[in-house]
Amino acid sequence: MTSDFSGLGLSDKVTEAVAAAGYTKPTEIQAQAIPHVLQKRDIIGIAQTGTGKTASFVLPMLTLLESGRARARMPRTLILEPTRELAAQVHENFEKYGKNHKLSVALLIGGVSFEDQNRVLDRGADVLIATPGRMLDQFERGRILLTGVDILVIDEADRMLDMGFIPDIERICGLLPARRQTLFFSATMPPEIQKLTSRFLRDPVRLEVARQNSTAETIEQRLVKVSGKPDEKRETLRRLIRAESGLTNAIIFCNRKRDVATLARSLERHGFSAGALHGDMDQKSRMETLDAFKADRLTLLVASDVAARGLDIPAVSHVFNFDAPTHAEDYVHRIGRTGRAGRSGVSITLMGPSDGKYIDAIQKLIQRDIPLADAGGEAQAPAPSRGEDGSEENALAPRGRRGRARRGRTSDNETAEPPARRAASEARPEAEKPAAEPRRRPAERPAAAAPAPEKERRGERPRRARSQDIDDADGPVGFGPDSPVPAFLLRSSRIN
DNA sequence: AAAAAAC
Repeated sequence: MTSDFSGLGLSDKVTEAVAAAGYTKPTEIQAQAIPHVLQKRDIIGIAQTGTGKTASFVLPMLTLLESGRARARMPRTLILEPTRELAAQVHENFEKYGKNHKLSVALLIGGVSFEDQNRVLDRGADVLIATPGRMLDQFERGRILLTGVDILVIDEADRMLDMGFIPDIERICGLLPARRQTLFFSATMPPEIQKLTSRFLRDPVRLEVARQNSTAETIEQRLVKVSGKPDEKRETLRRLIRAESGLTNAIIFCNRKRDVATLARSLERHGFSAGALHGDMDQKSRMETLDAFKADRLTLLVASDVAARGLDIPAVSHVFNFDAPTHAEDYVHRIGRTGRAGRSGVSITLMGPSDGKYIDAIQKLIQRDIPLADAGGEAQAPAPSRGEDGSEENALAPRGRRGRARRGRTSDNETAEPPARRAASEARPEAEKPAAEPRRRPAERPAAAAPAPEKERRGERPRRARSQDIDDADGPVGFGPDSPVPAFLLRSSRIN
């Protein structure tokens, strides 16, 4: 396999931007896909997020875009993403690796004003990155012509399917020239998706990099039994958070938006640095919360499955499933927010009295048993199988344990280490109801959850740091999902 | 049973 970017046929401008970003070695999907994309072949890429998938299409597209230029309202490439945050993330990739290009990139997503989008479109956008709804809306308003699109990217196709976007995708494909290049990415290939590829791709090259539904070797997984009572569940969660010595930050998934909001408020009341992220929040709050979490101004991100897939937050130490996911694949996606880029990560799933069947399905899917731990976080025994998951017993007894030893480092072939993380304890976003005043953090907070002063935090993460030091020693390897916070997400300065 | 996405 190609061992560095210079052999892939990318242009000098792109290669330089990649080098400037500190990457030397392509990931597997990049090495496989880039030459084919440059040869204008259609691609079916079966790859999970976190494999460096985004760069595998962004880099060759930038190279191909160097010939020709944009005309008003006639984009030359179109990238479709299932969520707004993912679209914003791809946008940031174009800005980062297209810094030597004079390309105009338009981000067409819902929940934000039309004005900025219109201005970019009128000026002439080379690249359109969009969620389907807003793109079609803009099309119907006559703001864009799709007859000039010669590269189409359909990203996260299986998720588009889950979200009911396939009719939109079909419609959009019908609006594009038949003679075009199509790059199609999906983490899985269910029959409906397979069917779609045979309809919309021509003689595609099929690439597959990661085994489907595999959970990263770098993630230590645990189950903790809890009662079904919400307040007891929250109490258990707090204890688990406090017991984790290696916790630098965490994403906590709930199954329902309502519970996301409730839990975030509850954690806050208990003095934790927590924010909420779900799809009923206005887009500004979503961006601000995500931004704060990425920048370490927020330690705990309580989220719905809007954050389960694809979101690229480089250094998440823990994922908690406050609710066991009812779809086994969602488990894989959720815990995939940690253990990224060769780092280690911990995932802890709370198992309520009626969650046994979901846990069974998850264990079957990932083909391993998830060890049972007590409420303090210590591993005990294999998970019980369906039907015998009593809920009450000692799971709720306080134990005040420290976290257990972490797994050793794992090999890394993906990404460079991001800049040092900052610890800060300042205002957090009041995600849901804009308050008049920024809220100040209480001075004292539970040690494990509060972002501690820089020194303490560094001391807290020796294993993670060690693994990264080794990686850094040979220079950054690979090229992956580590992108800084998108400019788009940084636009809002004030946190209400 | 729920989440996501256009106004």
